[in-house]
Amino acid sequence: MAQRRTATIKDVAAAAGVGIATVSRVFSGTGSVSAATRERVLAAAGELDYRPSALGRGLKLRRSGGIGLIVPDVTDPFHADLVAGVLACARGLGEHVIVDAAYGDPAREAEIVERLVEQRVDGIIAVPAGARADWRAAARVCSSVVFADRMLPDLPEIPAVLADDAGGVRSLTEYLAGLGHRRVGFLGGAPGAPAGVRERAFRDTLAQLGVPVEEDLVVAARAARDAAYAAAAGLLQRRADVTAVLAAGHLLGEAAVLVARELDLRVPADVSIAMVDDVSWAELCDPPLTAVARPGHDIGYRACELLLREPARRGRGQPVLLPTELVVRGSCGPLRPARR
Amino acid sequence: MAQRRTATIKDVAAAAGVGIATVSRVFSGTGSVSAATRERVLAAAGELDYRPSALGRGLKLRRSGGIGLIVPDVTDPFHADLVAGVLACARGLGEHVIVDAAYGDPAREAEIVERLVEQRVDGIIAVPAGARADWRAAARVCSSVVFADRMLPDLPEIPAVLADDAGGVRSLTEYLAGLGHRRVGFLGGAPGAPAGVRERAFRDTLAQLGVPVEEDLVVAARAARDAAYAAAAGLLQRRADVTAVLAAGHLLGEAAVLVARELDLRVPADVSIAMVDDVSWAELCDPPLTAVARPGHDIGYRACELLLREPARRGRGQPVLLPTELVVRGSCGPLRPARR
DNA sequence: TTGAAAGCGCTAACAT
DNA sequence: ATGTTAGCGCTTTCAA
Repeated sequence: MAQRRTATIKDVAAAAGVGIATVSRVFSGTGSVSAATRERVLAAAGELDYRPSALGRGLKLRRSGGIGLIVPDVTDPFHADLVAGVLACARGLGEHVIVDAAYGDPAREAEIVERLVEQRVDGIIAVPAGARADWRAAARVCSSVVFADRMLPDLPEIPAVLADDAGGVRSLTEYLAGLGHRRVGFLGGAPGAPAGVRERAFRDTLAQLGVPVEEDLVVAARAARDAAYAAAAGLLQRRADVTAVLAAGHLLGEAAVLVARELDLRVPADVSIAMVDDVSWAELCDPPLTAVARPGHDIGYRACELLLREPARRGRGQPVLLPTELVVRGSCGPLRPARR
Repeated sequence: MAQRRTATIKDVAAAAGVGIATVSRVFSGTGSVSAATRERVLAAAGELDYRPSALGRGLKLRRSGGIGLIVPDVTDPFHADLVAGVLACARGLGEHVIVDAAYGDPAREAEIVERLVEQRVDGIIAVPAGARADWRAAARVCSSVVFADRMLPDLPEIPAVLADDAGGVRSLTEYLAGLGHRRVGFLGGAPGAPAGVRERAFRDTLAQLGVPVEEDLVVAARAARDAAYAAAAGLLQRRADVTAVLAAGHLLGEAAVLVARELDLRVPADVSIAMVDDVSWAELCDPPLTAVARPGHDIGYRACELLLREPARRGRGQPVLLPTELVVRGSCGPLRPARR
């Protein structure tokens, strides 16, 4: 069978002996068609392998029926969860999802947004890298934008769905302090990064608990394996007296575990380790790592809902905050005499 | 400033005092325009925040400038790598990527394909769940399809980019046998699943080495955590005399590690464990896990290249096979007296 | 170099 | 209930 040009609505109409509007009605579910004609149309369509063109429909309707999703890295387990959540919600609403990764590069992010706008997506969900100027422009040009996991403080008008990071870090800090730890190291995000909430929560909680925070114990690292490792190594070597470390992300937690092992520190006998992000390896570690689970899937799902179903609720009000959960495993123990 | 309707090519033409064809030429890079006119057009466009509509262009050109990507699960680290590879290649070629997850469900997969065809994607890359009938139909209706990571034996006409799984399992098996192991358990994929190559490679290699394979030692599990765990537990409990287990995937490896720990088996003193897929936690394990790395990113990249750049090379010939790499860590040791 | 005009496949009035 | 028609925003001959 020769590979004919793909059939159009016109072909189907001709084959079924009806007008193109009727075919349109059948496929878009709009208007009314008699059962008999519907049958004829469907038959003709089946015969011709007809698939309505989203391009034609989109042009007419001025929307593509798809949304854009920008994450820093699809390879990161947390963001992968988030993507899955968006896909789940979008599928339910009949929208497709154009995914791209910006790797924390604002320029790249801006470029992606540009492309999405050209595609006339119905909206954009983004874990923003953080160039407020670009996003301000994007928000003006694009139908709608929802931030997920992070928000830009300069852009409070853009709705956001976040994990309750402050709460998560607080519970982690309280847990560690409750175990008796006083010198706990904090491995945090790059200085000035939006992850600043985590560090602030750490400091605040400690202060509330009457534990003085030593500047020397809170260190920041770029969101990359090597940087995380360097930060952890720096902290643990510089301050052999820390009895616990709180890693504000799974990359940092990974680094802490690796460094502790390298330094022959027993966990939790010598150092307790806890982290934000309950990724799958936390349970495989030996000992399994205590962590705060952030609902990546839900964040994605909610963000998509907010974008597509509740345009009303968007805009005004505070960001949506989703709860985290402390998962206690074996990596933290009660305070013991300082090592060394 | 009132939120005006988004500007069209006509608006720009009017504002710049030229015909729409000229604006089109400027933005599509086709034809020739004098520098002066180009400037005027660009200025007008900038003024109006004009973004050419991919919908309009797509309709005219009969292609959307995007490709579809179907994976079983974006949350799986290997598939996430694959997605990243596709994104990297697609970005370079100026195409966007519509991603969706089928979760191993052929019906869902078929539905996704349907949607992608309606979107008039320029091609589809899929890690097929495996309903040959659907894919046969899809291949007829869609411009082009490339399989990644897996292929359907019944559809040799669809080009595929795969990891050299047989080679990977062979090197793993040889490594284990070289350590002296004779009773090595094999944790494999569901019976009849495309992952059958792995099991076959295991059997063949053992046979070549003159090691008899005991049917009792090769077990299969669905690709899910619970199934994997059950399979691993079954194997290790039933045959306390196995001295090594080869897990044919990271989910199975995870299960093996967990079960071994549960059973108080020391690794590698009591059992050696090795697996296919060098996911990030392999290094975090204690001891770190020996694994075969499969090039997920490259597979995605190559698949995309094949789809978009080399339509000529498609179709004829064998699937593209990408090499794997054995990463030896500490989870495998020489044979010791049987436990128990 | 530039403009006019004819669609690309579809939906939505508007007729009938 | 069904057909006719006018675009949606763009590219591309074809003339000028």
